[in-house]
Amino acid sequence: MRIATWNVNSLTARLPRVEEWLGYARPDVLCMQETKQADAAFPHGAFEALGYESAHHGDGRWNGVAILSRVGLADVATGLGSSDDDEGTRLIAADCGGVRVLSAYVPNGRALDDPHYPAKLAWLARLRDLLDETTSPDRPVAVCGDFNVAPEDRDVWDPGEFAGMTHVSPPERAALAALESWGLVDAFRQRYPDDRLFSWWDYRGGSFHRHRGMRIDLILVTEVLARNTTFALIDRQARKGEKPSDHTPVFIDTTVD
DNA sequence: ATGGTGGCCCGGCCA
Repeated sequence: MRIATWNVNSLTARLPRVEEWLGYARPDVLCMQETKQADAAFPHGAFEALGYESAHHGDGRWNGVAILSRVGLADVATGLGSSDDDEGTRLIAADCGGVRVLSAYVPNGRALDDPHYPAKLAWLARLRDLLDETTSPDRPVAVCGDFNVAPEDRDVWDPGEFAGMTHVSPPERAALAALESWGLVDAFRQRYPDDRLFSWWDYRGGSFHRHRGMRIDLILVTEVLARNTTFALIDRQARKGEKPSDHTPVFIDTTVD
């Protein structure tokens, strides 16, 4: 089972690239973030034509998350399940081929002294609570998405340039580690302990070609999936060419016992 | 230190 995640930075702008990628990568499940669409605008038909069921949670201009699946799509749930954090359309979950799949778009945080920064930490803490309330680390669970946190210094091109900035601060990394301590493994990092590969590059300043990126798009899986993971890839190809997203897809191949 | 680019939608906001 191939499970993928991709922050598409507007599905309206990116649909041709997403269709192209589905055509050659053929994931069984694709989690998308930042569709920037309302539910009524989501192109279910375009994905159905490629063999995918789809579920979307978005309210228009900002954020928006989706799950595509060609191995079943059931028990869809949206939001964090708490009144203060449901706004923002940043989470959707579904059962796909025996796996509880979550597509998450973690708040950016903006800056360490911005009110959005503690909100980001709270969002991550709330996500862990949601896992506790809705599933178990003994089951096949894949939490996929744009976490807006680089887990370690090797996940950024130059840690020195990030001093005092978001995505690398100790509280953010601690919040991510607390989420993982629920019973999740960073599937790409487990398979490639030493690789310094990135999933996002700023559009500005030729960052992609200068290898100035970060690995912030993650697939976090429970042990029953981690032990069966046979392959993991960050597909840099999708960051090239015409009208790319600033993120590129990440996927793993695993099986459900 | 600033601004660089791209998406929203058409003046800033957000990343």
